[in-house]
Parts: sequence; C-alpha cells; structure tokens
Amino acid sequence: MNILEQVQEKLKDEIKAAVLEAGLATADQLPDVILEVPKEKAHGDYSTNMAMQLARVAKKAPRAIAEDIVKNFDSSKASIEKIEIAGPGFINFYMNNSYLTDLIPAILKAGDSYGETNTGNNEKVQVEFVSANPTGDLHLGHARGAAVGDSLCNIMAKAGYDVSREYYINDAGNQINNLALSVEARYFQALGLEKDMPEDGYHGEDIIGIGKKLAEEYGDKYVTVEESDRFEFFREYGLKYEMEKLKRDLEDFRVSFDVWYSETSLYQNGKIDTALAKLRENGHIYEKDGATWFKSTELGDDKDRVLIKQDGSYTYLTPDIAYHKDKLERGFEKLINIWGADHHGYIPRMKAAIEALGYERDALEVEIIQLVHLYKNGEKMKMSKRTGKAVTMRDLVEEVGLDATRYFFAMRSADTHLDFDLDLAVSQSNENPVYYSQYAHARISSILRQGEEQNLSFDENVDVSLIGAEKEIEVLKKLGEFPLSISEAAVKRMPHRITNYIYELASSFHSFYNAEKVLDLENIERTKARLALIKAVQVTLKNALSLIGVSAPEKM
RNA sequence: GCGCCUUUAGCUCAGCUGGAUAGAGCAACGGCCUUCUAAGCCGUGUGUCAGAGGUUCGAAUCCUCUAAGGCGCGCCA
Repeated sequence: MNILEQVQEKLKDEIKAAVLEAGLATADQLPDVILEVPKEKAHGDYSTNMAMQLARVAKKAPRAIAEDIVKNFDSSKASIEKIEIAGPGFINFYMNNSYLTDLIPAILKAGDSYGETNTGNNEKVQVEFVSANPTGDLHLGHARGAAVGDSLCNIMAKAGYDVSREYYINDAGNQINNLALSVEARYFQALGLEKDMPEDGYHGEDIIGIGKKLAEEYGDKYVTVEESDRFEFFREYGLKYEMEKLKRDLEDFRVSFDVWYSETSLYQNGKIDTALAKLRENGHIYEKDGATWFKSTELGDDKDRVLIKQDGSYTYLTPDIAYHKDKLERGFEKLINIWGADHHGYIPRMKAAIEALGYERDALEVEIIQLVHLYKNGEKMKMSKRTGKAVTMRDLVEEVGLDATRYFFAMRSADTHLDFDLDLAVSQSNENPVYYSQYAHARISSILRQGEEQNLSFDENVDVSLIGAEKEIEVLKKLGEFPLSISEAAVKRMPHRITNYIYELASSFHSFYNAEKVLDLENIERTKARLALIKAVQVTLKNALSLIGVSAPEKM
C-alpha cells in the first residue's frame, strides 16, 4: 500500500470510529466510507459524504449528523489540520503537509517501480491484440489497436496483473491462398509477363515488392514450375515475408508479444476437432443443408453460425473457437481481446462459444477500437485495404514520429472515433501535447545536470519539511495520485487515463517551475529539497510515459 | 429492421464508485525571458452536457424512449 492509500485508510477508519462513537449507526448499518478529493481546493484535501449517506439511518438532517461526526472525531490520529462542514453536509478534511512530503523519499526509493500496485492480485490475464492478417501492411486501425493494447498491457502489468500478450496469426484459410496468388501475379508482372491479380487479391505495395524481390532472386525459375509446387512456394514465401515485416513494424512501434500463435497449428494438432467434439458433446451443434451449425442463438447470439461449410472447410469462427478454448486451458482467468469496430458484431458469437465450451462467458472481455480517420489539410483521407491506398502504420510513424503517434493513439478513449489530425501531430509546436509532457522531463533533466555541475546533490534523507509552497504541494498531490491513476486505468481498461495523468503532472510541474526557482546558492538546504522534489517528478513522468510507449528525453 | 459505439465551449476532447460553481488544449485578447530550456507560465470568456421522461437529498454520470452520425448484421476473414 502506498503512502496516500495509508493516509486514506487511516482517515476512513477514524470516520467510522466517530460515527460509532456518536451513536449514529450500528456497525452493520455503517456504509463504506467514500472519500473523494474535492475539485475545489477550498474544500480541503479530502471530503466525505458520510453525513448524507447516514441521513436515512440516523433520521436526522445531514448537517446535524456531520456535526456529531466532527464532534466525535479524534483528529490527533490522522494528520488532520482542520475539519469543516460545508454545503449540504460534506465533511472536509484539511491535512497537514507531512503526509505529502513523505512521498518524496518514497518515490526516490521506489524509482522505476513507483506506481506499482497489487490491484490485479496477480490475476492471469491474456491480452490478444492487433492479430492482423499477414496479407499486407499494418494500417491506421492496427496502429491504434497496437498502441492501445500495448499501453493497456503495460498498465495492467504495473497494476499487479500477470499479463501475457498474444498475437493470433491467421496463417490458414482463404486469405492466405489469396496472398499466394497475389504474390504469384506480382512475380509474373515483375518479369514483364501477363498475369491477372486474383479477384480478392491484395493490392498493397508490399506485395508488389515481394514480386520484384522474387524476380530478382530467382529470375523466371518459378514460371515453369508445376502449378501446385509453385503455389506452395509463393504461399510459404509470402507468409514468411509478411510475418517478418509485421514483427519488425511492431517492434519498431515499441510493441512486442509474448506469444505468436499460429492458426495453422490448431489444424495440425487436432485442437479444432477437439473443440468441435466438445461443442457437440455439450449439445450445441446440429447439421442442416449439408453444413454443421453452432446453435449460438441459445446463448445470446442473433443467428446460428456455420462451423463446417458444405464444402467441408471451416469458417473463420471454428478455429477461433478452438483458439479461445486453448487460451482458457492454458489457465488464463481473463481473456481480453482488442478488436476493431468492424468486428464488434462478432462478440456475441464468441461469448456464446465460450459459454458452450463450459466456461464463464464473461471470462472473455472485448475492447472495441473505433475507427481512425486521418485528416490532412483539413480534408478527410479515405482508407481502403483492398485498393492498397491506405496509409500504413509505417508511413504514419515516418511522418509524425513515433512518440507523437503513440501518444495520440493512447490519448483518446478507445471507444470513440478518432480524428487524427496529421498537421497537428506533425507540428512541433505547443499545440502538440506530447511535447508538453516530454518538455517537462527534459527541463527537469537540465536542472539536475546543472545542479550537479554546481555540486548540488541530494539524497533520500533530504529535509523535505522545507517543501511547502503552494505549487510544491500541488505537484506532490499529483505525484501521490499516480498509483491510483494506474489502478483505475487498469481496472477500467482505459489507457487514456494515463495520458490525462501525464498531462496534469507535467502541467503542475511547469507551473511550479515558473513560480519557484530550484537552484539557489543562497539557500542550499531548500535547493536540495527541491532537487529531490523534481527528481521525484522526473521518475514519475518517466514511469508514466513508458506505460504508453513514449520516450522521456533528457534534452529537447 | 435489429445490435454496438458516439453526441459536453467556435474546434478536438476530459469528466473517477452519482456530489458542492461542468473542466483542459486549440483558436481570440492582454501580460511574463540581464535569473534553472518561452516546446513554458499567468490572466480574460465561453455551455439548452443532443432532446424528453424517470430513479433520489443530489444526475453530464444510472434507467426508458426519441433524434442525429458511425460501424456491423456472409457457408468472407
């Protein structure tokens, strides 16, 4: 438990004690104490609505109840400076500053681990994200999914979940056949030969590149090779090429996975058959029109779904069910899938499948990433994977920069449509929020460097009681919120809470910076205390930025 | 037609388990660099929280309905 949590727990205990002491309620009538940080500074450091909550039980006016609570409150026990009753019956607590200044040595001691909590209780969670087909370049939607997914994993890991990151490789089925045929066509074209692209072919630049590469490497060797061998070669080659590119692109985007899970492996090791057998055993399967169906309507879906087509092949759903069964068998208590908005209709059938397999349907949680629209020169750019004219993730990062891209995607709630303003993200101006946060870090680094040059150092035992100016207190309060922000972002699966936090912390620092001077040879002790304070800010900022995959530069 | 998402300041968006006078940034205007990075700070003003009901001490927040926009509703993946 971190310092602020301890302070709050202590305060809650004392409030309960006061309520009981005043005879306002019995121990089992006592509601949970709700403490909040008032928006208005004038309303104190913490406030509780206990008096209003007790109005019904105690059959008294909230303000009268509040007075009874205050009268029976032992303020010597919880670093309380002052208590006031306000508004309809809020009790506002004003704390003395020691509870905040204690944060400084605590943060310095914790270092990289500051912000860690045990909110997740070591729950085994698997997060599957991106999982784009290896048939073309990653585009904007994937980039948003990658940024949100990776940030969420970082945040949940920091909040004490046991997180595993996984990518499901769709290396089986039709789309891979189309990939092979597309590669083949581009290969022929690179040799100057006529060859039409398949009807559902992939028209991306990258496939044209594969064709050229093959032509250079092998000349016309594969023109004459027997068709089935040729197909197999192009399939293998195309897949390998695409996967390597995918991994490289994601790695460059600061996103890595613990497991790359192959769809084909499900075919090979019989897991699809096992899953189908399980569904059949549980009575969720029937035959109709020469196909095998999943009776998903009984489990909340709006249509039954085909699992085995008339031609004997599986639909996309079938191996995916086997995959999710496998995930659960690997012992994950919670599966979080991050999907694009165009797949949201898929949720009910997947949850139905999980239930049909005998698991809790809520073991699966799906986070939907809404669409990204790119704006340039005030104009909306249309993207389409089919025509190959989509803006790729790589293009975007090259144009905007990695930090700004990651920040922009992490910045917005994932379930809202995102208007990505290219001109804004590119601009190296104060309109760009990523620089604002990084700038705070760079500023601190600069001050610390100069402090060292002047032989001004600090240690964990610095006298923090010299900290107390208004701006310093505001910074400290923000620093103390960090662990709480992390647990909330983790529990609610909302990475953008962290960018909000980063911005607020940077803002409180900038404000402090302009109001107070850190390096002051006339006042060495206070200088040391402030150096320790800004060092704590630097540590916290860096930790927070790393959660969303953004660098913390020492200089800008 | 059915399902999901969205609707908050001129624009882009926050808004916590329901709490006190709904907040930031951008844009506009005015200040602050002989002093630790001006990619910064300080100040000025801005709201039918899409609309209508309901729940209660109290609703932007929870429930119902309506409207607008987006996405989905394949033996595609």
